[in-house]
Amino acid sequence: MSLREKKKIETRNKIFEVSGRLFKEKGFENTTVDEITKEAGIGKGTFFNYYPTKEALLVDFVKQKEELVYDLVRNELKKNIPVREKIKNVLVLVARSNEKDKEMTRLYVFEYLRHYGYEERKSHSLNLIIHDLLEKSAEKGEVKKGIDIKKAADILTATYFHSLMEWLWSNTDISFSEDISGKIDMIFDGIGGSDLERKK
Amino acid sequence: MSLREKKKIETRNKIFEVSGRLFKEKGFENTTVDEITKEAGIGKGTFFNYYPTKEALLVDFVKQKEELVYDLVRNELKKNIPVREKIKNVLVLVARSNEKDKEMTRLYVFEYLRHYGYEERKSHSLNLIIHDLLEKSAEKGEVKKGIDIKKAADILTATYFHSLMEWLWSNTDISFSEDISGKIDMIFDGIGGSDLERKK
DNA sequence: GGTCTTCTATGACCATAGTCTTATATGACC
DNA sequence: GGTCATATAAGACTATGGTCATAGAAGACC
Repeated sequence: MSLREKKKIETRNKIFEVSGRLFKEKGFENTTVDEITKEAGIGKGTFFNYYPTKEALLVDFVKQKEELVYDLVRNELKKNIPVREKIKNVLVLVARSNEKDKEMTRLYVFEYLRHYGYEERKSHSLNLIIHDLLEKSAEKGEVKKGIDIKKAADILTATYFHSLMEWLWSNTDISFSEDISGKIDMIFDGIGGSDLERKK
Repeated sequence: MSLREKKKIETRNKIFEVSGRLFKEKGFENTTVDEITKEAGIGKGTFFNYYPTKEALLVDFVKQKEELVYDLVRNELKKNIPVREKIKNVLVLVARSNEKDKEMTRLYVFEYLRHYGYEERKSHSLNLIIHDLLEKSAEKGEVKKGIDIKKAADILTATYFHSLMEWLWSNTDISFSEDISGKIDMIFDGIGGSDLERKK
């Protein structure tokens, strides 16, 4: 590795480390780019050579966090259990990981939404995972025949995010992971009454 | 009405009118508060006497739009048809209204999320409407007995918003109102296979 | 080890949202 | 209709994210 490359990595790490500390200490909004660069011992312009905006830092923080969770998720995916349970477990895992750092999650969800779609509209990775699980289990009859898998995956993903947001902005300490679990069951079983009930 | 009150209303209207025109002409981001105040013939400070932030303007625009839709919605609510249809129709109505002005909807959704929960966490009015509909129809057997109505309403609302966002940030011109319609059916019927199917 | 090219760092500079102090217009009261 | 209190207007000023032209460091080539 060339000296140039080494220095680049060093600078990037320094920015990442310093800003992480400052965000924890005083929050994202209350930390200025000036402070970060002063503390990191670099010029202000240098910061923007590494991150196009202050918000772009959040993406890195989340990537770091995601790596940890996805190890657990991959592990869960290997298990031989019904899809419904598997989806539940995966979402609960991710939920738990988010529960660990409410502010960072809030910032990121927000940032994610802001840039949602400016890039090449890859779906959220959770949606992909769920889509995949549903597809594989469709053959086993765990999912209704002839159903539109994409729509089903969307409903599950939507419910996950909605619960996440409900939790993120609530002050009460309701458990996000428990909430999502119950909702998944409802989605599988349906909320409509049977014809039998309706005729009563 | 005193002269003071009259002038206040006049100023507010002027700001509203001018900014609406400028946003349409050049987009929200590309319009500065300076421009708005220059064009409206008021001082910059005055603007902030009426709206705490530039974004606060969006709330007023959406209120205006909502008033139009809610007339239609109220009308729909009176009809004597199955809940499933009613919910579908209401969501499609709101969806259609959003389809009319994609940029404004996008800006507002974003702004709504930013301040989500800073206020007194009243649920989104759509959620309330759906919750209400489900509750009333629970007795008729149109909804499964003993189901958690709040969770059910959440799933429907979540799905609505997810479809909305999917549409908002997509470039393709898929119809948002059609998409949501199909998803509502799935939520009522459930996506899980029957025990019978599973045993095959 | 000198020279030339290219990549990186730098901070003065710019744009713009939002604040704050001061001036002015309005209305209440005599 | 004069005087005082108060609501509102105003715009100079501040804070901060982001740009850009220039200087300097690293590497390539002889």
